[in-house]
Amino acid sequence: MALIDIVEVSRRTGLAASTLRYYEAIGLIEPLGRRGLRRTYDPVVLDRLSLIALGRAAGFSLAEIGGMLGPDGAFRIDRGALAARADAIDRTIRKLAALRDGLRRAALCRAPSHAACPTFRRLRMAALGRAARAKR
Amino acid sequence: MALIDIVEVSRRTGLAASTLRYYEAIGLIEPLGRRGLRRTYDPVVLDRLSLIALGRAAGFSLAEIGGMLGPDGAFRIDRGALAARADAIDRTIRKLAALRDGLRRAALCRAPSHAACPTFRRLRMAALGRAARAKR
DNA sequence: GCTTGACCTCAAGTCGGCTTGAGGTGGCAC
DNA sequence: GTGCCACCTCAAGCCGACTTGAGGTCAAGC
Repeated sequence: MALIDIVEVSRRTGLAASTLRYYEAIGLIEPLGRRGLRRTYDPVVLDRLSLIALGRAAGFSLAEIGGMLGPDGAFRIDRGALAARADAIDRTIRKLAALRDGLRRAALCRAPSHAACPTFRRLRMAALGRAARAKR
Repeated sequence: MALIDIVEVSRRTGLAASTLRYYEAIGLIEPLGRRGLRRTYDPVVLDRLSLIALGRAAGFSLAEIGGMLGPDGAFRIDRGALAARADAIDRTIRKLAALRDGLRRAALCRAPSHAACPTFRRLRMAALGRAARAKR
């Protein structure tokens, strides 16, 4: 299949060329060669980059993503890890949902100020509690 | 009411003393005075800190939170802003939920590799699409 | 009254994920 | 064959939210 250059990869993925070079520097992707100075890639890199984008969206760091990508270009993702990450996202969602509901109630609350609103007070205390637990 | 010192504030909020000093440096809180070198605070600072923690949990930056805290120690939060933030959180939740469901399906998928799994493929493409749109 | 040790100040460092800037070079159009 | 421009390299900078380190100081205990 025809090689594509870095400009084309950038265009098709929406990632800046500097980002692609950065990903290369940290070992996430690799060009096949050069045309002049210009990096050229196997189009398969687009799959790899889509996987990286997915990982980022799921909250993995680039280092973690690196650990999931085989050096050969193949993906090797533990299905268990996927499920675990889905569960982690689910926990995040539940926290955010509670927060959203609290904010909505606080927005409707008739207490004279947010300081006096009981719902808001509970929310605040819960937030501090999380901060305190996070410390340990 | 009895003043409390920075150690006590740290203990009750779970925030490191260095964090409290940092918050002071950026104008979020202010000690009432000193006992020796040691900062002392009106216990009202605990309310203020709980509000800051809540703001952080809701995804506000410290700068944004600073804009919501009256210089006098009173909160002044626009109910509209609360509702808007609740909506933003809701949008985040929906994106995460889609991601979670996709990851779960991918974890169960029987395709020989993730590269071949259609669900996984759709997920990846969606992630790249978001990246591309984020660029503009 | 002197040690101790917890707080203090101020500057600098950290982390993740990139971007930016200065100065270099190769292919392509003319 | 030569100019130009877009890519290149490498180092440094940036952002947010803190933490860390070196060196200073004060209250309290012995």
